[in-house]
Amino acid sequence: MSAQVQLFGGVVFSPNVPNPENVRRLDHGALPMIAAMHRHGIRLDIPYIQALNVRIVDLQRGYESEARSWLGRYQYRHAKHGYIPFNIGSRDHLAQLFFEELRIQGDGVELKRTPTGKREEVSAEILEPYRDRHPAVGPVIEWHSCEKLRNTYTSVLPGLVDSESRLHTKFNVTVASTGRLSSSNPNLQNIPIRTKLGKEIRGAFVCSPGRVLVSADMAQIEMVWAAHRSQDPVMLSVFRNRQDIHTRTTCEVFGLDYEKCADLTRRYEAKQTNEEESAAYLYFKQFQRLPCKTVGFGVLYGQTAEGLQKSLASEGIHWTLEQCEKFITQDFFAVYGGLRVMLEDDYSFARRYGMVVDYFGRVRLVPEAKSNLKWINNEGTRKAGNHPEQSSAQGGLKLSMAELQPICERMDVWPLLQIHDQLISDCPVGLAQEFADVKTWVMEHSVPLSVPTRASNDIGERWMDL
DNA sequence: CCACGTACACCC
DNA sequence: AAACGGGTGTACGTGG
Repeated sequence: MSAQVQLFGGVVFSPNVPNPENVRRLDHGALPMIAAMHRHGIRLDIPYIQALNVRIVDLQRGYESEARSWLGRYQYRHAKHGYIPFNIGSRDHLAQLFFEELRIQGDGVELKRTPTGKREEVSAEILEPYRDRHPAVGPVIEWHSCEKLRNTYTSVLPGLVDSESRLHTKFNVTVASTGRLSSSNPNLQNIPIRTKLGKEIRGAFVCSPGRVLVSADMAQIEMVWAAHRSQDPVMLSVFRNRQDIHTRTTCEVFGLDYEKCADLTRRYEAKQTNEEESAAYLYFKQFQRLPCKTVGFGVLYGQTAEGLQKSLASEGIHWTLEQCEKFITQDFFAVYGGLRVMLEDDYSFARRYGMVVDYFGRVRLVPEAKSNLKWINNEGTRKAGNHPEQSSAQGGLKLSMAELQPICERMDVWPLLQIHDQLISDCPVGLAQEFADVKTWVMEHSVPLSVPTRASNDIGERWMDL
């Protein structure tokens, strides 16, 4: 049995064993800040988001007329109602148009069916490779991407604000089985960031007059927890030396020198590399670091060779199933042998007991892991493999929230959002730097682990700038 | 008209 | 109860 651990507030407990008292204390400790987040709400710049909405509508008009200009008098053949007008928003219509009428897939190509097998899949991911096969494909993809941003964000959020233009999301504390918070009405944990246009939506979330937004987020927190729980020597060394874990993985796998790679990366990003060095860097980044990063990201989710192949394909790297299989089992886990042992231990614990436990003692039931049907069993072990890291990471942030709330009250800081590894607050301008430093310090020191946990902070007037 | 299942897309 | 863990919300299509 492992030794006892003392937490920030003087609480002592034994890690990794079921401990409902500890979980209750953790969950309840975060409630005052959650309540404050609900009360304050985040301010929305209404004219800004309305202008963005108009821009998106205009873009969509362009995409739709462009698409239709290539489709002649095409109409959808409905099983009951005969020919009806083509609806660019209907997946059924798109499937019939592209794969039955235009046959953009060519001959002898196996198309992927939806899970229920009703029709062919027409997601952006599926359609993407067919951009060159018909001029309507591109505009349709773009139209749908705009449709998502408009329907979910730019046209909806302005209608949900209070008299002071503030949005009060609801943080649900009993929904996620890992103990994470979830956010609804509206969900402010899924505001776009990945695409250029999507990220502009974050520009609509602003500080209050005379104040600024302060954000702090944990670096690679689930990997840090994996390092702590597994005691894998390479992982420990990565975080103790403040290295980038994906770059380190790459160096271990391909036999490169870490400092040279880190230096090359720094100089490339500062535009200080010559042509030859730039080419070397881009090769390193695309063909060596990217696969390592993808595996590193997927491994805690129980990613299979098929999953890796699909992820890499979306990045333009086409590997065979055998290559993916070998990369995970031999290359990656040759570096992180201790991580493999930890995951296998978690799997066998789940198979034996039908449950899994995080660092703080939060239990998740995974009865599927006791099944004799292989694919059901795999479902269970995947959940079991991910739970300790996700749940422990979440628990650590809840401790930070408990510690920070009294500080926020003393400094007149308004907590606004929690996004799993990140806290955003609204802070008086004069206190911003001091508060940002305190916030970061608390997040880094809430839980004593074998490796330092790193948090970084940002100060800005708009969420987009954080 | 409404409730629901489905497919899809956004986040960490 | 598929193939990558955890979430929320939307439009479409169908059936009561």
